[in-house]
Amino acid sequence: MATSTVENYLKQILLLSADTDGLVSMGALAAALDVVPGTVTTMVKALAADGLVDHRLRFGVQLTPGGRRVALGVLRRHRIIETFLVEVLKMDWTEVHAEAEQLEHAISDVVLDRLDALLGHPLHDPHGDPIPTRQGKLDAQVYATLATCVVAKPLRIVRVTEQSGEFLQFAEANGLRPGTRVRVTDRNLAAGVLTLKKSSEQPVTLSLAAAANILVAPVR
Amino acid sequence: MATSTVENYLKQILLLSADTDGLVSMGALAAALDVVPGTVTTMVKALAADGLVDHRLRFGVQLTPGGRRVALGVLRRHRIIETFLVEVLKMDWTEVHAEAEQLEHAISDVVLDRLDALLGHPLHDPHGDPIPTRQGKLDAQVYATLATCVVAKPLRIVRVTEQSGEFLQFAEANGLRPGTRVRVTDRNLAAGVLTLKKSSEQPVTLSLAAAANILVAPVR
DNA sequence: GCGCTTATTTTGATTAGTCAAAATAAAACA
DNA sequence: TGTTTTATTTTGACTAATCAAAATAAGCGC
Repeated sequence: MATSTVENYLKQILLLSADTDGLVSMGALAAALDVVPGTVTTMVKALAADGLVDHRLRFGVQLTPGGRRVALGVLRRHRIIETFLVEVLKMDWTEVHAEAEQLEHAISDVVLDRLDALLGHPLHDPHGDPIPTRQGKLDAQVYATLATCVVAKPLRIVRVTEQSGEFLQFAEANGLRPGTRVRVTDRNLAAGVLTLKKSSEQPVTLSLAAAANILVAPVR
Repeated sequence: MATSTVENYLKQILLLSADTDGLVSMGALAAALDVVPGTVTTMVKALAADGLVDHRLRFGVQLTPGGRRVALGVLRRHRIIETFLVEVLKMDWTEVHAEAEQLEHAISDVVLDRLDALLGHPLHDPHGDPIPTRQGKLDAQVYATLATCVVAKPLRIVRVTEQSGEFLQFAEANGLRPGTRVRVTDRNLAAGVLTLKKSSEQPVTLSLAAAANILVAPVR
């Protein structure tokens, strides 16, 4: 059985490889896990010896099919737990990430399946992140972000990536949660800011960097 | 913050000191934690250095007020989680102990309080074990056991100590759960067995050793 | 009270995970 | 291309938790 440290490494490699589309650098992994790079090198070697990752010395790391299976399991646990905390225990969607981070390593498959059933087999967690299936399938649908979408068209927020408390509290304070309808009224690449409007409320201005964390879909 | 190993040592010292009424021996602790005695000695010294226990060299160990506070917190988490697993997730009371053993170290106070409220602030877990209050008060009521109670009088099972799956499954198979009404029809000290009857069902025979794990109260 | 049994403690090693700091390789610059 | 910057790896050390096996202390028997 993988230790929770191993689970965290694998989960983080999975999450980071979604961005970089391939190899994950030691530096990125070290930053994400909040350890020094030397620690990551050591650990990644051990993971490679266990057949969980593929280590290209000096270039980066990527999951093997086995490692990916473990990582998807952790992600599934994390996201189902977050959904439970919000839907059943009525916790705030901005604060459940840290809780799930702990519980994801302690919950058994039996309990997880019960939670999943209690929640009606949800497809997304409260941030809009897709929940891997028990079989390890992860919805890979690509969305536009508020930084890249078309201007003026009505949109629906489908997902808020970036789990930091500060960012989520900012999003919540401005009503930018999954499901919200918005419209980008103005976008200025040079200034790096954009303005958007929720139906009949005052406009919100945010940086492109922040906007890139908010995924949107055209309103059907 | 105490590691989960430390939490387990303290919890186990608390549970064992209920039996021995005072000092807990290294051997008993080693057996309960499934480690060799030398490990316990080493660990207990560290706990003593942290002010969590009082170590009488060569005699035994007992909790300090600080250690007791930590241990009661763990016990509270454990028992609320067990109650949740049975009451909300509808799991079997015979299988929740091992689950709670993991989750008790991962759950935060915020989540625990939500669970407690959801469950209506229960006073006992599914085995009848009392749940410590948030303030660290533990109901210390003493009950008779099936091995020590009066014969023939109608009784109610209030608690099943002993958390092993085998024992609990035996109890469940014979309908001996908290709340069940029973009457000891015959007890033979020499043979070490006793017979009891649930209202209008066939009699059950069990050893005195087994019977000592089932606590009863007179029917009001 | 002397030896035997049993519990406890000590000692020396091991594993997982980590850091600090030195060494090395790759990339970027000029 | 040669030098500097940056990322990665290596090395040596440390902490928490554990075990095996040797040393020691208590308690018990007679």
